[in-house]
Amino acid sequence: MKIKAVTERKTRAAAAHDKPQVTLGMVAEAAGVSPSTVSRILNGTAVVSEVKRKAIDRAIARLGFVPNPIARGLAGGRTMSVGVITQAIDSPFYGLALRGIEDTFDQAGYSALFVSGQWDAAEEARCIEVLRSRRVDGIIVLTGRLSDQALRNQAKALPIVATGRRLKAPGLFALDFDNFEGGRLATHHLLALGHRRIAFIAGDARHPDANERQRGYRAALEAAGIAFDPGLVMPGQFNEESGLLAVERLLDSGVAFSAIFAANDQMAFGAALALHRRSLRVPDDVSLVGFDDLPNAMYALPPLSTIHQPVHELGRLTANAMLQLLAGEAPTAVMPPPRFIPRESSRMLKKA
Amino acid sequence: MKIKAVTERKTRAAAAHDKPQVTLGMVAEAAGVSPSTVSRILNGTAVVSEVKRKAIDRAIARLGFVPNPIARGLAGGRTMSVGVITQAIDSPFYGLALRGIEDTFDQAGYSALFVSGQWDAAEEARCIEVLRSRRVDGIIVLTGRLSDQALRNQAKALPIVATGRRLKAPGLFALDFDNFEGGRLATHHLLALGHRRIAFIAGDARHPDANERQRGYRAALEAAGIAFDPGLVMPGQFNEESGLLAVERLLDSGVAFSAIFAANDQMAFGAALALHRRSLRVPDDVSLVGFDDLPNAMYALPPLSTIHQPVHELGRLTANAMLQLLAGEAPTAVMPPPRFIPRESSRMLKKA
DNA sequence: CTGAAAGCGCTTACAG
DNA sequence: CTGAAAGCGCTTACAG
Repeated sequence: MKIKAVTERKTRAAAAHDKPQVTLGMVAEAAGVSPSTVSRILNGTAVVSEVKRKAIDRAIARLGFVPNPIARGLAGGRTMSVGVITQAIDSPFYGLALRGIEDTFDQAGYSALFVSGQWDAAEEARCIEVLRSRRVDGIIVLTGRLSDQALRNQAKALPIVATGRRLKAPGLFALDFDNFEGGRLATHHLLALGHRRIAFIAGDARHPDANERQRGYRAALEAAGIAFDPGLVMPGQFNEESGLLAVERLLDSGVAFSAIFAANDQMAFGAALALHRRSLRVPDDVSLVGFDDLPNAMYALPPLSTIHQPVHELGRLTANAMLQLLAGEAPTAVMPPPRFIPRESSRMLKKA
Repeated sequence: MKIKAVTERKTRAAAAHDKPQVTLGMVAEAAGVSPSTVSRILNGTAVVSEVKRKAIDRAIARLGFVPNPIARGLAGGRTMSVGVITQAIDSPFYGLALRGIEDTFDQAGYSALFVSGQWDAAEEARCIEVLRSRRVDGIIVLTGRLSDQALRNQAKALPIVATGRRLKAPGLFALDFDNFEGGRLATHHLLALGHRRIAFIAGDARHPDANERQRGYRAALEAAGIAFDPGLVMPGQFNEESGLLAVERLLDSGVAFSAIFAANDQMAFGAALALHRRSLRVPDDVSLVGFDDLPNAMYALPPLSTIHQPVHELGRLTANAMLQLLAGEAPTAVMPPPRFIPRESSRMLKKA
């Protein structure tokens, strides 16, 4: 009787739509069972007799019922959505990761809520507030500036998956790329080509990745028995402009170098332009190596030798880890190791 | 009494969080008014006496109350979220638009739900289903392959803002960039530099923008009294690879040309690489012009002359138009006209 | 295995 | 101007 009443009037929300809203109650009525039972088979919460299950499945198919995530969220506390804090939604680097996350969640019936933290701890904290007010079931934090402690705290409240840090805590899973090894590999490649004077354009010093890559650079040098020369290191901010500026300063300083290792591709692109402006050719006059392997690195002029980061896979791995956390399982994913991709921007040092 | 009961126990959702959930009911109790009244001042639905309003404001501040958008969505039909169908969340072109949308909504207390339509009508239709099942208040469609009719239909159900088409219907607002004029401008620029044999790398033929740009190319040629030569036109798919292939085919075909206009920057980058491989220099041997002005166009080698599209502004405009639609107002935004950005990839034709 | 009932946190006619 | 009540579409103890 009550159900009947619901059936016969359009809900306010439905009034604005073309097809009237099909509710769980309508499915229950059509299948001749109680709403509780429908809910239970939907959620796999309980075993239900074969007969009822079939009747319900049929009713769902016939009515084209789709559970309302909003109601589900209110009643059950699960919204089937997870927040993703990306530092910049237009990031050329993280783009593919977002794609991997979206794909993975999509298949699992989850939705991703992307927000931009702007590389600012306060802004990221605000993002978390927004996401939590939207009752996301978990949060993925792609690097950023939040302290490990802040993440640990959040993890007490809801599952967190983070990238770009090494961290372990209850309800928290972190995935980290071996930036040290990447930096070492890139430098080693240049060394193997005979280069001895290798300039390094560093990334943002507040960024752990940047420091790791620099450590890798120094380790490779050391392993080759080459003294570290601070004059060959220029600070950068991970963007094109800073790469360009770094090379200009390098050139103006008069230090000799035959190769440049930029801590990311964007800075390498800027570096390439600066060299071009000074009529230095890559790789004839200067070898250039980047880091990240952005989608357009292979279309740079010349195509950029770089360290490949499996960003798309990173996205899938983080999303899957979140799904595991949500299911009460312990994620075990590990990032694939860095790979060096030789292209045309680096070549054997010419004998003087 | 009833409220008291609610106050004294943690909700299930809150149980999982650190801070217990502050509800509207608690605010009402603290302020000594009914929940209805709190709701009303929150929504500006009714005029409330100064005394009560103050008491409520104080209670909200003191308790740190934040309305639950989920409950709001269920009860009121408004979720304060709008869906954004971007064809690829990692698109280098739309990235900045997403940013503009996010910023605008953020300030207005709305959240954007980004989903990728993958340039596939069926997939886009699925996106709309997902978004509507999440009860978004409106949907922004960044170009895509959905038919105008499909959008018109959706607009009967909820506000739609679309880009990349010229379209008018109740509940629907469309914003379109003047691609024809852009194509004309780019070609005109090359013509003004003395080029007569201008190759054109077309975009995906199913993409309206692509056709408009090509129309602009032909119109400029015609205005200059130059016969259209089909042998100078190569098909492309708006990605780097297709630009590279197009130039190879052009070169292999043996047609003479001194300049190339690529229908977007990504194809221009591919074209530049193809020319490089054939030892043709830009702009010395061939002038090259793109379209879009991607963030990295200015860091291409050489920096790419192109048509600027104000993508970030496009994002803000669409978001604002949606906000207006939601408020029952009629949006009036118009896209800024195309601007040509001369950089170093194009130059005066050298006399033979 | 399955229902009836209460509840999630809000909003909104309905009555003053 | 303001409350009490019903309702949004689900879920989940609580009882069989």
